[in-house]
Amino acid sequence: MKLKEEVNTLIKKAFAKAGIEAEPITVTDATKPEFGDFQFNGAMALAKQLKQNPRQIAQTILDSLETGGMLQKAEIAGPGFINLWLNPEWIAASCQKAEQDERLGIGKKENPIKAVVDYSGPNMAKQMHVGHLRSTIIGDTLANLLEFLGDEVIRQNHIGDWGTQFGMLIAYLEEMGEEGNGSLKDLEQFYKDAKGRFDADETFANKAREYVVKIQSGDAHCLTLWKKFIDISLGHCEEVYEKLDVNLSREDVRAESFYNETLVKVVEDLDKAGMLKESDGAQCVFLEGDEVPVIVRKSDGGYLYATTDLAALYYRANVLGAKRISYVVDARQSGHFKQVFRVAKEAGFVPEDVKLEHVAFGTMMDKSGKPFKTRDGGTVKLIDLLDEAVVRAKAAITSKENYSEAELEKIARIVGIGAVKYADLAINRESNYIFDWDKMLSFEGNTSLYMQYAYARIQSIFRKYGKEIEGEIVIGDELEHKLAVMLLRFEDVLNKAAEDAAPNQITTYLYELVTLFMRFYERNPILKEGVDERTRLSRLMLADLTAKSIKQGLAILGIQVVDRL
RNA sequence: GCACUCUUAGCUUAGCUGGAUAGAGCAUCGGUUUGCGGUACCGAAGGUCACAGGUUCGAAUCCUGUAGAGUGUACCA
Repeated sequence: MKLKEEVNTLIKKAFAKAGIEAEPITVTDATKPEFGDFQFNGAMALAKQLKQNPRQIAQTILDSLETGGMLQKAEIAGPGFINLWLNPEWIAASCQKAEQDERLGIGKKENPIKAVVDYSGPNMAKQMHVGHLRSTIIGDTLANLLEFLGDEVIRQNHIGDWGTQFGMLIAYLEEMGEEGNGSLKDLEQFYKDAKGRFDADETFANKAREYVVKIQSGDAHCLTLWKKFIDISLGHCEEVYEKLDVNLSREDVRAESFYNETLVKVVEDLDKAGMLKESDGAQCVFLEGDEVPVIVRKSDGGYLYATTDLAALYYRANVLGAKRISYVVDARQSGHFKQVFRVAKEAGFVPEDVKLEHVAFGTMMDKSGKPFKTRDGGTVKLIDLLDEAVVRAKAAITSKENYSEAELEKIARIVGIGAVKYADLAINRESNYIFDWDKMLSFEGNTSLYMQYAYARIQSIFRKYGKEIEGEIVIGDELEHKLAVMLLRFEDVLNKAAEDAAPNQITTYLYELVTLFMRFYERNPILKEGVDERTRLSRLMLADLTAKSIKQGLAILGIQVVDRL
């Protein structure tokens, strides 16, 4: 339910009825419990415009306000705040509906759009490392979220499969023969070995250079080697995606090489648009106000990533028909994207109404605030990190339940991977992220385990109850009121999170929701003796809607839940 | 040099379409239970929202400047 919008509609109607002409000012969540559920602060802003005192304006609005069964009361406070209380019966009925609905009462967009989300983008010449983690899970969350809200999401994994290093790599692959398959398991090592050969052996180096040219000119033998290399390397990535529980498949891969043939046209079109200028032998676009140009063709005739990105933008906007194109890439590339987006718009590669956004995120740091590295200063392989998460999760869930080794492994996997994802998604993506095992595997605070624990605890109530939950929700006290309103806010939160591409808004919401539930549950017993059946069922249903909301929220974050832990 | 980003409690942070006393968690101190999963809940203490101006009835939030940190800065991606 779009709760805020519904409340807003009431205010808008009141404006119309009172004959106030002003741009709509929206209600906000009440800042304090004693101020009700929502507050409208617009009267103060209107005071100057209407040349009236704000309390009087508030009174006028109030006089015209029709509650529509939704509001219980509205009061003026302070200099002209209007505090709004939702009607408990209306809340109860709305929650009832949500509880019985598969989508928890959350609607699908009326005007869905095609949205491209570009994320993960590993380099085929290297192993996936922690640097790819944030892009992969933030991007996946955004894609899940938009999809859930009804947009047609096109996931794009823009893998790096082109460049001079591949000449060296396939030359080495060829030299290794059948053995190559095995050694490709450790790409990092493979790369090092190939580089070693390249530096030590002139003949090999020449062959490597020759192979670069041959791939580019479409030599069959070299292309076969190259394809084999990409295939194996991509397989490693898929192993990571599988472990990470991320929705990226081979169909989502649209590699750099995919745009090769269109690069010439990009440059031609820029030339036609009169945007091209030669500088030191390179073809450049000089944007007004920018010191450094966007180079689209090197002096040696080669193309750059800006060219590929322009080709990709063209493809996504015109062939795929996307109206929103989101790049989930490290914040350090913000300058690059700002330029490329500008060029694409000015050259008409992308229509004006297409939203281009760089969903930037900060660097992953270790506990001491330095960039995340292994003890000897190397990059941490993502697959190792994920395996460690599962091992650590196992140690954290010393459960009273008697699990078989297989069950424990399964739960540890969900919990461990979930913890890694949640901790990352829970902070504002633009700030640097401090990676801390102890914090992420703690049961306290805004953590994945606190959510998992709450969910499992609710499931335990249901197991104990053992019957169908069919009753009527009745709002019994202040806490139930707060919990129910929080449950109804879910759609608002998801929409805002989608608009801002901000997963942490979802985690913040879930945390508030669970905290409220815990307080509610602490004070309002469900299965204890002395609770009448009617109240019991109402509370069970609130618990059920809470659990479903947790599950749905986590699902959007790409995290599964477990019934016991 | 120039550009962009950041600076909120000891630590990690939320809040940024301007609103009423800036929210949390960790750590610290104290409390709750014959406990529906206590890996929970309640409370205390802890803040010149980097600093200085400005706009406004009202600023953590918008603007300008200063300081500190980070990042980017012509043929890598």
